Amino acid sequence: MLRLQGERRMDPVITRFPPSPTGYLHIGGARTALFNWLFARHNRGKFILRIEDTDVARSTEASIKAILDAMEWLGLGWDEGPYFQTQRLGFYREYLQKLLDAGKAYYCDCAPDDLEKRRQAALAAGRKPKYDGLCRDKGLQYAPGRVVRFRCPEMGTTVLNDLIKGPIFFENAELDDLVLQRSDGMPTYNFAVVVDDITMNITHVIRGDDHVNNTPRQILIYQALGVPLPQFGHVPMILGEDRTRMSKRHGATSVMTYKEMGYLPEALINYLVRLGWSHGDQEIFSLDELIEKFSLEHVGKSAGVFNQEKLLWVNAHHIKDKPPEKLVPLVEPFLLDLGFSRKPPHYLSKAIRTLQPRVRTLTEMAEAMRFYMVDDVEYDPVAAKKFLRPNLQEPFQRIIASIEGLETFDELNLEIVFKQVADTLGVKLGKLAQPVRVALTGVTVSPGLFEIIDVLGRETVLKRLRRAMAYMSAA
RNA sequence: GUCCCCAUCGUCUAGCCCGGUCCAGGACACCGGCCUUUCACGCCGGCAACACCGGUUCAAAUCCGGUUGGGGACGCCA
Repeated sequence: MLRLQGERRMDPVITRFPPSPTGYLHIGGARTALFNWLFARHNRGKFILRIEDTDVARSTEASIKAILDAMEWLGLGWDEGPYFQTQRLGFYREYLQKLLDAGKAYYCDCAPDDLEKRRQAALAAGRKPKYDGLCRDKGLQYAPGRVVRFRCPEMGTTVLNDLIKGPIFFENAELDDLVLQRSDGMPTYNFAVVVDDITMNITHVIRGDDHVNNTPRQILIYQALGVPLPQFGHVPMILGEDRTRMSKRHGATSVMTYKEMGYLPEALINYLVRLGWSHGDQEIFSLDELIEKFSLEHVGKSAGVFNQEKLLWVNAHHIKDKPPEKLVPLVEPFLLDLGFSRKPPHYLSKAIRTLQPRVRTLTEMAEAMRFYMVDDVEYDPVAAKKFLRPNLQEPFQRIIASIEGLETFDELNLEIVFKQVADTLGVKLGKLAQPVRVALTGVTVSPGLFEIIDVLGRETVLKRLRRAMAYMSAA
């Protein structure tokens, strides 16, 4: 066995991500997928996508699509698949027969509610609620409605040499005769995973911590089948603020919700990978860097709390890093959502550049772009009252005249013009800047004045300044 | 109840395997300051942790044992 494991290590790495299509792709699943993907990419191996749809009642087409969409958005491409377990029933039947023939599995006709009663009774008596082995030696043959159970060794110890957690020991006596095939002929999770991982030549099973207790059962099945084990690595779970398993009550858990909230996939990935994995003190990683640096050795053992604030910071960072022209198609949908009409990409790109250091999400970006998008800005009442005062008509007139006469309309010359006007008037630039800002944006907070003017263009700027003057005289 | 896992600032973490260089480093958040036409960004500074008890050792965040706390699993779900 040791020798076989040694040989296996030399094989090309093959990992897989096996979601069950019973809902959207959530944050925890995404991180598991990411770790598997990174591990495969880092080792120049293969990453397989497998849909575990043996729970026919709960699996849906919509979920499959939602999961695939999310994987695609994250950029986690797969090399094989998606495979569907419901299309691989032949494999499970074949392996099940091997177990049956070897006497390592048996038919059982215990009724579900009967089983439940016995479980409750065991629990009440302070015992472990495991299958009591009633049908174990009945020698039952196939009959419709009967399940097949695994004959679990009653003695001995099973060792899981976890890549992340180290060796973990389980007493076989703690385990029970789990169901391998349901009464409807479908394989159960624990059996299907093993058969799939064997037949797909999976070398590394990287999955959530919550599967640790399933692993000894699976190892026992591998052993009963006489095949070598893959390597197992159990990554710690992601917890909510209250340190319990993350769920909807902790806020958004669906990957696609983060897309809708204006997060960049590279930011979500960056955040998720750092939640449980580290590379010294580094916080920001590009995808290529992650592929190069990722390793299971630096995955921590303890569960981590999902922190929105930090995600926001990581997202802000990636927004700043991205070339504005690449951001254009990404913010456009958000702009449209707000009801703004389309603008040329070149214009959008310049506008975006001024806001990159000031926003944390694409949603914030779109909202902050309002004054770049509308024809006439709406004045914030408080801002207008404070800054658009009648005594500013004269300065505004001067600014308008200077801008009209400007030969080269750019940031540098604009700054010179404003400083000149301020000097002549004997006031500080700030005295002029805020009113102009309100005139141009309607609010008191915005990117630098000269960048705004540069983006907006002479026509629009003059129009807005004149409109502000009209407002002042009316006040 | 039983089994399994985990335990460094509020949060994510470095350090732990190979004890001394750690009166514990980085990041988020928070609080000051600088920069400045506003707001951000950026920069500088501050607050803040080795869960507890015992053992081993000249020396323990690091090794060992226990306690406590937290999480997970006990399905004809995955």
